[in-house]
This record gives sequence, structure tokens and C-alpha cells, in this order.
Amino acid sequence: MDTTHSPETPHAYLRKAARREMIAEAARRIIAEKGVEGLRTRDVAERAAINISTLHFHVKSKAALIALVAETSRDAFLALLPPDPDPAGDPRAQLRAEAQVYHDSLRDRPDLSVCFARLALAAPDNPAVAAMIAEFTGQWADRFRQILAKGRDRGIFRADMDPLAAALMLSGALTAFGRSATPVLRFYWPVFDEAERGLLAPGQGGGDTTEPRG
Amino acid sequence: MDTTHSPETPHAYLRKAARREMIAEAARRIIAEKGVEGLRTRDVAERAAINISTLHFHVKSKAALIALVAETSRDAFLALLPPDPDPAGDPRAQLRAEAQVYHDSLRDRPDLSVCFARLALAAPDNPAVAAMIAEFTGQWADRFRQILAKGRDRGIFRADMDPLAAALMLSGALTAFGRSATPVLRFYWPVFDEAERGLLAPGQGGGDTTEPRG
DNA sequence: CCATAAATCAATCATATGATTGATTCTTGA
DNA sequence: TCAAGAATCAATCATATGATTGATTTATGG
Repeated sequence: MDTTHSPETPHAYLRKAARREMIAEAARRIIAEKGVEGLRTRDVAERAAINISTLHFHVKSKAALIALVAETSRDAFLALLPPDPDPAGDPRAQLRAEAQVYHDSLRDRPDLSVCFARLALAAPDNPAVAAMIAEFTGQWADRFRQILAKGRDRGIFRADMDPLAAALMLSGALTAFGRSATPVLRFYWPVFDEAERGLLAPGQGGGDTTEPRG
Repeated sequence: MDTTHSPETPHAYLRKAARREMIAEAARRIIAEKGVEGLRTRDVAERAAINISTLHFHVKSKAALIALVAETSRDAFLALLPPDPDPAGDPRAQLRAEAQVYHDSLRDRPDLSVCFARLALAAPDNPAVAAMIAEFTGQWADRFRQILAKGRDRGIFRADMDPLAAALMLSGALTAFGRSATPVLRFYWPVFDEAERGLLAPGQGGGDTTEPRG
């Protein structure tokens, strides 16, 4: 038995951090395509163009691999978010900016949102992942809540508007667009606009905030 | 090797239909608990208290098992729905009735909604299941749209309200509550009430529709 | 009562899959 | 230059898992 080492292509020796990034991206794409249940370490290794043993050298186990995907996906999402809502800024524009960021992430990085949705439901096996995702989505909804509360106090939104309930409504309605394997965004802005009309105080309607949209 | 047949408990011979129902329920509960990726034919057989061979006798394959779960879950959902919206009825009450039914299903049959959410994301492996779920959710959103359009024409909802967008907003916001493994309904009615306030035409607010709630 | 079909099960197969082992190749610092 | 560590891979293991086979048991119609 000849066990000499003669790969088709030369070795591409990389540092742990770089290799882990490649592995994470390969795994995230597979999860986005086939779901968590369709994740196979062999497939990840193949897509990352490394041997299965090399994968296990960098990532101890499949559970660790899923956790890695969850963490890197969250960080990638965080990097896309707009700066923290400015208390002095225009609440309406800020609300739309949040929606714009999520819209663009659905359009340009569907792997992120789809992977997130899948991981959130794959929770039972991985409580740590579930907790991390719950924390993230909770923080995101809280950004909406802060903006809404500020806008209500300024008379831009309805005085009888409940900021928390409205934030949950908005985040729920928008994240619904990220639940299909290939997001369809045709009704994204109509839904957001409808929600905004319902939030505005009487007499505040009509003004277009001239955002870039998508 | 002694291959005599001497089970611990006597056989419980059942007809195909009855056995398939038991199998479907066992599988649905496992999917609700562990997700589609955690579904094992052995576990289903064990929970249904039958042999793995008996399971395969009644359900050809694992894919067929998942399809069976999807169909029976949909039928169970349909059985819970209120009668078709009455064109002559009160749109506000009808809207709330739809929300009430979904609320109660989340409270009383979380396995149905959780299983549905999991199946929707497990789609890639099973296009037929994905199509069936997409059709069902589409029909559900269309019930909202019809009610909203009728209410707008009667002046109960805002004249500038977009029935389709509002329907997607509502169904998206409400189904968000069914996305966690164990639905938390604390904010269900606050979210619905907030959405309703945003939909009502000026001067229509305040009137309580005295529904049972949850 | 019995022959036939339906339903059930123990045992087994074939493959998939996560993980490990030990040898090999590359990198790096002195 | 070279020793030590880091990174990679081929081969293999141990188990999980979907599915099948053939014998056995129960139900049913005549």
C-alpha cells in the first residue's frame, strides 16, 4: 500500500484563522442551500478544498462547526448594521435606514439571513446557538423600539402607539421575507410602507424621505 | 438462532389508515421537538410502539413520511380555521377571529405550528412539501387580504391602506410567534392590537370588539 | 374451520457519516 | 541549515441509519 503524499494540487498552507474563515463560509453556504440537516462535514471539506482530517484539525466537531457558522454569521450581520440610532436624528429616516439595511442584506447576502433562520429553528440540538440568535434578534428589535419611542415622543408617530409591540410587528413582518430559501423581495417595501402609514401620527403622512431604496 | 416470534406485548393489529395516523402523529411530535434533521425512522417506530419494518410497511420511505406529516399537519390546521369570511359580516371581528384561531393553535397545538415552520425551512430536500406549505400560507394571507379589502371599502380601515401589503404584514408579524420551539405568546395580542390601530380609519378607534381572546 | 390476505416483527444489509490515527509536507525561528 | 511545530492528507474505525428479507401472527370472507 502506497501511502506517499502526492496531492493533485500543491498544499495551500494557511494559518488557523484564515482556514477557519474558509471553513465557516463553506459551511454557511451549504446550510443556506440544504439546511442544517443537510450539513455534512465531508461536503464542507470538499467545498473548502481540504481534507476531512484538516477540517477536524481546525474545528473539533460538527457541533463546533455549527457554532462557528452561527458566530461568524452574527458578526457579518453586525457589520452591516447602521450606526446606533442617533437620539437627535430623524426617527422616520432611521426607521427606514434599519429596514434598508435588512433589505440589502436579504438581496446581497441571502446566505446570511437564510442561514440565520435555519439555525434559529435548529435550536434544540444546540441551545448555545439558539441563545445567541435570540439575543441578536432581540437586540435588533430593540433598535426599532428605541427609534419608535423617540418618534412618538416627538409627535411623529401616533401617541397611542406601543413602541415594543410596534417593534415586534415590524421585525416580525420584515423577517418573514427571510424565511424562504431564496428571498422574494417584491413586497418588502410595500409592507414597510404600509406599516409606516399605520404608525404615523395624523397629519404626518405623505412626506417622502427620499431614501435610496432597493 | 431462534427466530420464533414472541413479542412482549400482544400484537395490536390495526388498519392502514389508523396506523398511518399514529405514525404521522409520532413523527410530527419528534419533528416539533428535534427538528426535521433530528427525525429518525427508528425513533418514530419506537414512539408509535411498532417495529421499524412495520413502519416501512405502512410508509414507503422517510421522504414519504415527511410528506405524510406535512399533509396531516395542513389538514389539522385547516380544520381549525374559522368559516370562510362572510362578505356581510363585520371585517374587524373577522380579522380578530383569524388572529384568535392562530393564537389558539399556537397555544393548544404548538406541535402543528412549530412543525410547519420547520418543514418550511427544510424545503430544499423536499420541493413538494415546500410547495404545499407555500400554497397554504398564501391562502391564509389571502383570507386576511379579502377581509381587509372589504373593511377598507366600508370605511372601517384607512382609505390609503394596501390590503395585500397589510395582509402580508399581519401574517408575517403573527407567524413570527410560531418560530420558536416553544411559542411565547405574551406579546401576541399587543402586536395584533398595535397593527389594528394602524389599520383603522380615523374615528374608528377605541371600539372594543369583545372577543374571547386567550 | 380454513385458506388467503393483511399486518407485524427479528435479523440483517448497505451505505452514510462523524471522528481518529499516523505518516507526510510545509513554515518558521534560531 | 535545520529542528520543531503547524498544517495537511490517506486510510481507517465505529456507529448511525434508511431500508429489505423472510418468517410469523392476526384478521376475514366463505
